[in-house]
Amino acid sequence: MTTTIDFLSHLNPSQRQAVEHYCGPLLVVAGAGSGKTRALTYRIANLILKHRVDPENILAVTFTNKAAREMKERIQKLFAEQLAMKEYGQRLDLLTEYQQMQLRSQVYKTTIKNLWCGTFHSLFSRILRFDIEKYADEKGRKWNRNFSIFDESDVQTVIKDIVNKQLNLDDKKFDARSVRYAISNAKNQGFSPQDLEREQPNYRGRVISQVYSCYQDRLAENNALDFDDLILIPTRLFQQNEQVLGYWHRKFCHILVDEYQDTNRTQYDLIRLLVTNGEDRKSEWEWRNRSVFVVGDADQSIYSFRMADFTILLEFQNDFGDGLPDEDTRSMVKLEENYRSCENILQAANELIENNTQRIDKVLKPTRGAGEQIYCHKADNELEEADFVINQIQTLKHQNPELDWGSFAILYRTNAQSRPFEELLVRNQIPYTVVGGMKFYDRKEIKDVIAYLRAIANPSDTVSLLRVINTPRRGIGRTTIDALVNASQQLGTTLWEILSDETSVNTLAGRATKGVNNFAAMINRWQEQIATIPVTEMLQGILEDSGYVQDLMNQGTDEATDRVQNVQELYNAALQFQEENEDVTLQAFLQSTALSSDLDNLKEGQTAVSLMTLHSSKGLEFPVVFLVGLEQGLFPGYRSLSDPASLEEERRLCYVGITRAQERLYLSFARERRLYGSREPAMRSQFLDELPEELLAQQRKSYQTYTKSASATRGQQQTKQNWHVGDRVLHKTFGIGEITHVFGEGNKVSVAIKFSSLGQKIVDPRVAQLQKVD
DNA sequence: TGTCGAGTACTTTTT
DNA sequence: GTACTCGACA
Repeated sequence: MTTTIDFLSHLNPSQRQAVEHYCGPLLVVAGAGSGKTRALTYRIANLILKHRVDPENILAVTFTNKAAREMKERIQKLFAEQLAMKEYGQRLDLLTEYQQMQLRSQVYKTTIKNLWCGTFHSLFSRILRFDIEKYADEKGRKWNRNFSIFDESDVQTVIKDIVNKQLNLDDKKFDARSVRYAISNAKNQGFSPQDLEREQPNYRGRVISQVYSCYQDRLAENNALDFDDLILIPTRLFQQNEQVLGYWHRKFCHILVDEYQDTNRTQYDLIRLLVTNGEDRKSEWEWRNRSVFVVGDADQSIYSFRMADFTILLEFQNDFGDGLPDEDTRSMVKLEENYRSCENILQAANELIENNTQRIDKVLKPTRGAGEQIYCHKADNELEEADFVINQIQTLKHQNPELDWGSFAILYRTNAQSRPFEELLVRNQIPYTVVGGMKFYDRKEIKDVIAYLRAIANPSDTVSLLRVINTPRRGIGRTTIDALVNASQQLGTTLWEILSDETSVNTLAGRATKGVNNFAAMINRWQEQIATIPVTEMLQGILEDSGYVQDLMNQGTDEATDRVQNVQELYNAALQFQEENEDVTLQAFLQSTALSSDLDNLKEGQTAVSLMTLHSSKGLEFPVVFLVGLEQGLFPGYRSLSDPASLEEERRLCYVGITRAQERLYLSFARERRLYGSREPAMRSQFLDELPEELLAQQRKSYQTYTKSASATRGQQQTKQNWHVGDRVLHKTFGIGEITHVFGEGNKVSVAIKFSSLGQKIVDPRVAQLQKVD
């Protein structure tokens, strides 16, 4: 047996310390591009190879499925390489394709398959499928292992219904969005409805707590959980049941958490429970054969809107570590050497983030050359901005044959910004992919088909049943549905219990009786086969049986054809799922669809320009990055301008964007942008001014001067500042506007300014403290 | 029961 | 400017 673990030799001392860490706590502060994923994967490999840790005893938590998949792939490759040396005395890539495949599949079976590596949501949803039946909440609500996972739109539907119909609240004051947000926040802090009421005893707090409680009732009735429950319920279960906690605590000896700065309170509680077995006294913790290893970078914390709390990372040293100062500590290591970006880019990133107050001091140290200057482009409007970017891409690609389309990324603050870029990419026939926006699983037809499967897997899932009971049309209308739902509510049973009882249907359904009974019989037929036939077969069967695809084909429109193709795509996804997974039950498939995101489809080495939000770009890297829309109010966003904490988060977001670039970085902003159909003037982002000037190659472009109206020409005067029609000015209280008229002259001058939101106002420039802006 | 039109809200970011 | 929702009408 080869015991030389040669893969350790490529590491720098800090990386090596991280990778060789065996037991006890360790915080790895990993700057962007410092080999974080490498540290994680190598450490796992080292645990297994050198310390003989059973993969089953390792829990590795990531924030995206993509990160999890990548990690598993890299570990698999490492092991295959080891095995190649051992069995053939040769490098893996020198073996035949068949031998390589053999080794990989062997590694998969013995190691990768047994690793618990995934997102918080997928791992704990898996744990819940073991243990949720042992849980009851404070009101005695219970769930079973076939639970559905409600997505955001399911949740919205339920909450709307509670607000409008059940509690008859004023939906202006309690709109579903903000109520949903409040409930989610509560859950992410570990609050029950009662806790929430105690925390916010005012009217609004009390009402929201009431909605929250009704919402939990609905979830329980549907045997469903939302995203937040997948974290909160395991936490509660671990708190209330020592045996359950003890089991998982003993199992997961080595816990690794990636992107630790993005954990929220509940996720932290969960990790802490598993590490400490619920024991609060630090002296009682047993580190002999266990560890907690977290990797993160407070400067890349960009999810506080989702209740992520990077102070959790800052507190790791006191929570788990030795709490010693940086020079002496054994429980923290910093990875500061950056292997990704050229020096200019790193310097820009470092200087920008220096403007933040809340952080661990850390600089990215360059290991590559200075590289190209950063280029900043000032565009007339969003169309010209797109024009510049696409032009630049074509030029660069032409001049640098080593670049392919996949080398370019266009990053923006909001999804809505993608459109002008897409239009130009299409017009120039450049291949591209947009990450985010409309997710595959959010499409109507996909949600319909998934709803069939959910109703079969979990008959209590009334939301799904109602979605498909008349899709395609079976002549089951509003009246019938209302009668059935009403009856189930009166009896305190699920809708399915009514539907599946012919006698009840016969009395309630009137003209639609036959349709309802056929529908119920069909669902029932598939339920009976749930354990015996594979997911693909069930999917195929239900698509035919329900007439769903036939209905689409009958419509014959382009849109319908598109939808049929998407349904086919879902079938392919199921097929792939079956090939790649151990657990191929319908429940497992539904879980994977509920927790998958668009980002997961972004394939490595794909030759298309990538368009995505800055949030989606975290963890990725590209030779050439365009960071667009750098305007006050857009990036940093409007809401953060008045709030220092969220302004710092925007700055971190900018930092993330900059550090995605390997060789070239382009920044751009527009002086005017179209938003909701109207043109809005814009001002360059403050972040641009925080970057070192000497690194920026700024383009100076002359713009056509506005044609001056008669009144403007007349109004030239010799005061300190001259005002012209067309000037864009910043008003202390009204913000940015454009001068439309200049009245009078000399000391009696006054100007009319058009503000985008406030309309036109006439002000005295000497009083109003106007400032010209670019 | 289904279709069509007017009216409204929307743009933060995602598992 | 668009996409979605809701109500009136056939």
